[in-house]
Formats: sequence, structure tokens, C-alpha cells
Amino acid sequence: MRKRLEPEACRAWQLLMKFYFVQRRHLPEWAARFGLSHVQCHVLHLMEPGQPLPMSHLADTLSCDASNVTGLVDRLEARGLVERRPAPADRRVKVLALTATGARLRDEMLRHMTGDPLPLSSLAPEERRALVKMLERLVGEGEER
Amino acid sequence: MRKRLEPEACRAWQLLMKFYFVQRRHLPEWAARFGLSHVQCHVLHLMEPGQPLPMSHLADTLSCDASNVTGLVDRLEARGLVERRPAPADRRVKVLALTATGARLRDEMLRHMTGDPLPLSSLAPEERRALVKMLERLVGEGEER
DNA sequence: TATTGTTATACTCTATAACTATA
DNA sequence: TATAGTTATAGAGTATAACAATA
Repeated sequence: MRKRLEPEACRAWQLLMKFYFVQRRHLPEWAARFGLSHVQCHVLHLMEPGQPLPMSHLADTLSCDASNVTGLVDRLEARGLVERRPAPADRRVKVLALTATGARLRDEMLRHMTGDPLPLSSLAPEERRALVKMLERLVGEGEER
Repeated sequence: MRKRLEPEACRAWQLLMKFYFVQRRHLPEWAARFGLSHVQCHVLHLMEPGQPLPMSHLADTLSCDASNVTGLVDRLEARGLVERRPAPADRRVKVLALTATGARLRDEMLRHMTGDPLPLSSLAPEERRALVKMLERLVGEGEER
């Protein structure tokens, strides 16, 4: 049952893993500038202003248990960034909406996303375009846009 | 104080962030096959058999507090994967070494790294090579090898 | 005095299981 | 009976601060 060795794939894997761990170290400190954890940062990133999401949608997107979302949203709500609202269609559901404060913070966060976290500047423009194309396929966004 | 907008960089940033979060979801379940958390997985990955590391080195590499490493190593040691040894040169230091069990598990883990975690197969060989080159620069391995 | 590692404490993220209220 | 969300509980990862042993 010996797998065929693919040195390039193996190397790519290791680099991606390293990339993941490098990000894993830096993303939390980046997020901390906004007083957020990296998960809270992700949640805020997912929430479009004026487009409330059911809690269950969040659990799906984050691939985590629903009980987890409860605490996550508790903390964001305690800070006044989001609010739970009843869903008229199904009274079991609660939808999550950005508050004005949350929308402002999200905006600030997105504006900072052009900047510093990764030395993207070390890539030439055409390389950056190639990277974008590959990443789109890797994260499964190839078709959607 | 308006920053110049760079659409490509911004898009790359967003994709990298998405990539990070996609990995963040999948890496733990991948690691769980070996009965490890993703951080434990990272520690094991860093430990070459026969090359013990001081605890402080681990804290540096993981960019975390030393107190954190204590607990991390406690759990790995409890499972018999690593062991603390006194360092003869400096008696304040403890070095960490893989046990035979730890070395076997690490080996198994590395063998699995060729495989499934990312749909790398969707990239053409020359794209994969280009990706490797870019990632090397992004994670700061450009010079070292 | 400074450094290595530990302990105590606290917070966030995570899951499982049992529960409520709806459907 | 099944689903959406909560609560209770537990464990892992993280940090800060105080500490012991050693340098």
C-alpha cells in the first residue's frame, strides 16, 4: 500500500502547513489591534451590514458546534458589536445583525486588510495575480466569481 | 492618511485569510487522526529524532509564552511521545526529546503529509512549482534553502 | 541581576450531552 | 419526531504575574 511520492506536492504541503502556522501566530496579534480574537475577527468578516445571518449559518461556516456559537455571539453581543434578533419566519431561529458599532469596527478592520499582515509586497504584480488564481481554486472560489 | 488601494493585494489578502480559516477548520480534524491537536502536531513536526530541543526554543518557534509550553509538553509527555531531559551545559534548561513512540507517530504523520489535506491535485505541475516558490518567500524560507 | 522553567489564575475556543421552544 | 438555540460541563490553548533554581 505504498503511495507514490510526489516531491512537489509534499513540498507544497509542508510550505502550506508552515504558512498556516505562521499565520496562526500573526493573525491573533493582528486581530488584537481591534480588540478581537481571530475567531471573532472571522465572524465579523462574515457579517455583511444589513444582511443578518441565522446562528446556524455561522456554525456551518465555521464548521463548529452550535453550542460554540452561543458563547462566541455572547461575547460579541456583550461588546455591543452584534445583536440577536428573532426571525419572523421561524420562531426557533435567531438572526445575527451588526450593530452600528460593529459595522464601524468591521469597516476599520477591512480597511486594514490591504496592509501589513503578510509581506505580499515581496511578490511581483504578475506573481500576485497568479497567486490569487491558485488560491481561488484551493479555497474553492474558482466557480463563484 | 488614506492608503493607496491595491485591488490585487487586497484580493490576495482576503484569499489568504480565507485559506487560513479553511485550513484552520481542516487541520485539527486531520491532526485528530493521530490523536493530536494541531498544535501538538506542529510540535511533533518540529522535533527531529535524535535532536533534542530546549523548551525555550519551542516557545520561540511557536511565538508563545514559556508558561504555555509547560502545559503543552505536559500533555505530550503524559502520552509518552516526548520526554524532558536535563541539559548538562546549563542546569536551568530542560531539553525535549522524542521517545520511540513519539518518533513512530511523527513518522506516520509525515508519511500522511503527501496526501489529502488540500486539493493540490487541482493545480498543474508547473503551477504547483510556482506556488512553492511564492510560498517560500511568503513564509521567509527564500534564502535558507 | 537576569534567565529557564513552573505554578496559579483567568479567558477564549472547542465539543458532548441534556434541555427548551418551536416546527 | 426533528430542528434551533441554550446551558452545564470539560478540556485544550493562550497570557500575565509570582516564584524557584540556576547562571
